[in-house]
Amino acid sequence: MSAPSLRARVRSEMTEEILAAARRRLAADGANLSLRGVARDMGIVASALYRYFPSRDDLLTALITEAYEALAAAAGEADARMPRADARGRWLAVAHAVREWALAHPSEYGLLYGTPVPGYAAPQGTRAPATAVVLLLVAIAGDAAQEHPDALPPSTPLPDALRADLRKLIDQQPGEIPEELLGRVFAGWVQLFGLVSFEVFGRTDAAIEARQEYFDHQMGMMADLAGLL
Amino acid sequence: MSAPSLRARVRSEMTEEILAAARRRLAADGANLSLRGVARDMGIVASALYRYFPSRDDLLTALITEAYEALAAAAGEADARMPRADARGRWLAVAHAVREWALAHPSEYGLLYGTPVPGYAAPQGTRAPATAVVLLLVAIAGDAAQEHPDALPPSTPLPDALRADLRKLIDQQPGEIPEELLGRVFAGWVQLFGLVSFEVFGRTDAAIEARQEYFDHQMGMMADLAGLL
DNA sequence: TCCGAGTCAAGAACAGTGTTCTCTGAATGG
DNA sequence: CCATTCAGAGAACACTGTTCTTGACTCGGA
Repeated sequence: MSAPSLRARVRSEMTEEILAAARRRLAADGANLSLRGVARDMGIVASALYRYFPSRDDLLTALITEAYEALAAAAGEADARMPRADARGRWLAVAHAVREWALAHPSEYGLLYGTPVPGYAAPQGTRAPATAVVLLLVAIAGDAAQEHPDALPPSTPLPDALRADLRKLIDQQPGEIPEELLGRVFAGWVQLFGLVSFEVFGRTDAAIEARQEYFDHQMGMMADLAGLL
Repeated sequence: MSAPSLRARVRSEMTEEILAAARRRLAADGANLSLRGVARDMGIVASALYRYFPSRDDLLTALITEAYEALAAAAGEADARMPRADARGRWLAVAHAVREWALAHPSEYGLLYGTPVPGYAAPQGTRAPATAVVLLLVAIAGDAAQEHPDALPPSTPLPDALRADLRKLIDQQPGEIPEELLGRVFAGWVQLFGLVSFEVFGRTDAAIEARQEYFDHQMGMMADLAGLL
């Protein structure tokens, strides 16, 4: 493998700089970042960007991929910081990490979980990191169930199709989890992103101000539901 | 009160036509509808629209208000179709109505519950219909609690601030509801819009295909949680 | 009946956008 | 050393929201 030529190196550096500028502009202007804007920020003419990204959508795709990875990393690190046996603590830590990352990067979060941008279809590459958080929640619940198998709450049976689909999803990851828990973990996942979306997108009523206190209470409730002690 | 002049009548008709065209274009093109596009659709020049709406944002506001009202109406009618004593049936009917309206009007739903449009702040007028659905859920749970006061599930106490805020919200509406239920109904509300958002925005993993079956199961679970029999 | 006032649509214009194409200058590699 | 490659500049095109001017039309009152 030959050493990367100077041209190749400066090219990858430039790509990195463009992404950084785009991220800054995304934070400032929201989802409608303009190519010309980021070009202006770097003292470059807009058409020059096309040497690095074939279109605005491809730039967005790169940002989305980065954002998925950053979110997954934040969740994973929060989980790793807790003792493995403390399932409830891990669950809440992951929830906190997701919430805090979303509040710190609202535009990126909007790209990931908000209205899809019109002409844009998520390419295959973004799919894997998108499932990281739910897989993490499943793993935590699985660990808890293994530790306290008697704490399993009674559960209405899952519809067959849902069970099959959830199995298909979690089979991407090693680890055992009782099927009775799947629907409950799924509910916790939905609750997590539902709460965060309401908060980030400002769609709760004015009377219900978004506060971490509520978030903790609701996620704790879902932890109970999922049988985490 | 004088009869509306011909000019006033044709003006309101024109306003209605513009909104209709904008709705069609919204359904076709997603959230980035263009004034010039709707103008083109009606054989009109773009600047003429400014006689009726002072800016694109005001047109969007009108669409958003309409959409909130349509969603609230769909939910309310679904509730009214069920016998008042069948709390669980009403709960599921409302959830179904919200889901089906959202799937039938994905762009409008995105306007209401997706990424907020960048420069846009929801005016006061849109706030009231936005709370209609959660008030409906609260009312249903309140009716159930009144009918079967013994069915109240045990509940961890709400944080004070959350309880105060939820009280403030539901005090806009008559009816009694035990405070232990508030957090659970809130969770059901979050679950409802979280599920619908995942489904409409296509953010569930490819392995978990969105199906009504899942939706029913999850919302039934939340109904159990909220003590609806 | 007529006429000033008010209203409407059209059209041009401006600033901004994504994208494509052409051109120049510089780095690259044989 | 020289031909090839490639990064950036600049012009151009089609599109957007918005503003302003201009001419035609309708309305209410004298």
